[in-house]
Amino acid sequence: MVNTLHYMTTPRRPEPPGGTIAPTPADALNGLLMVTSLLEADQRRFHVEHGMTAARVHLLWQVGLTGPTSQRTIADALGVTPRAVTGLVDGLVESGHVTREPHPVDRRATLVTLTQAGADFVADLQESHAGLAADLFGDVQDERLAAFVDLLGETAERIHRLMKEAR
Amino acid sequence: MVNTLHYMTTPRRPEPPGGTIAPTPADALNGLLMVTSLLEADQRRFHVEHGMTAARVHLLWQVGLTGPTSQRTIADALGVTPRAVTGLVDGLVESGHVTREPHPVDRRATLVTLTQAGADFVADLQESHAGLAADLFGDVQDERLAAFVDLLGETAERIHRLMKEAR
DNA sequence: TATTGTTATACTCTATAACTATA
DNA sequence: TATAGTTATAGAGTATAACAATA
Repeated sequence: MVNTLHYMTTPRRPEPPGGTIAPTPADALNGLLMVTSLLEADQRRFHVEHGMTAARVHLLWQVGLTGPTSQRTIADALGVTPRAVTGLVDGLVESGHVTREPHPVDRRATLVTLTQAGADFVADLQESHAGLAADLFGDVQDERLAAFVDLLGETAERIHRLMKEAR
Repeated sequence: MVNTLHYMTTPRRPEPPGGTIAPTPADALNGLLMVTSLLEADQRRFHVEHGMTAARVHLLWQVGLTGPTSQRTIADALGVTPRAVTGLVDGLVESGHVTREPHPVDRRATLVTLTQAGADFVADLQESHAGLAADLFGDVQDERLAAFVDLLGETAERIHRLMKEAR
């Protein structure tokens, strides 16, 4: 059975007096969870600063990727119920980040559409995402970075496989 | 300014016909976010299966680490208000995972204490955490794993520094 | 005075179920 | 019949503010 908890980070063992010790699998998972936890904390700070919530930013990001989108499609993309999308869109309409436009051919549907403010916000988001990547990994040697990305990719595949087996 | 969003994972660029291309900093951040996202999905599934919520499991994990603990201390450890802890403990008392015991010297305080069921749950948690680490990284070569852990550690330090500078 | 934990109140996100308007 | 989006209702987590008991 697969499972993890991001706060399950346990302290790194101390370095022994004479040199380093080989890291264990637990050290790797803990390192991953530690970085994750820090990224999450930073993300929360960003949301508070911008008077936003994670769910609303997620929706804006999605609509930024796909363009004007029906609420049903957004619900599927975000993995929540259509009812939840109604609430998120209500909030974002009120804050001026999106509008509800009529669907050109299906009169049941509405197309959630970014306003200029919404588009500006998404652009800021994309820019700072790129900036963070550069800050964190911009001066890491090509070979080290390649090895890192490779192992991350393998890890993602393993998690995928474990989750499939558990199902 | 630092910020990230876990769903901000963008698709990996396709491999060129003749060999591989060097990964960019964005690839590294996206890989990290992809793994994080998968770990989170797995975590949600675990919680649902066990009729638990993330916040309550976090509290149990914390009390498992520190032993019987006052709600005030738990609030600080979890980064929430004392009021929020009252609600979490209420739920965990009802589900039989913890009890509220009187503090031996401070009659204002209560000590949140694991029941046998609570202790069993935490033990399961620790076990599956170790199992996941083994599943994901158990057969990765020592040198690869060491390089991975090193870069994760450096990344954590960088995020720390960036967050400090932003404050 | 300060601290611990509570009640009171409110907001966000989420879910299920029933309903309306369309397809 | 099926689908898009809504209203109705409910539960979890979080927060601030006011309050009681205790330090």
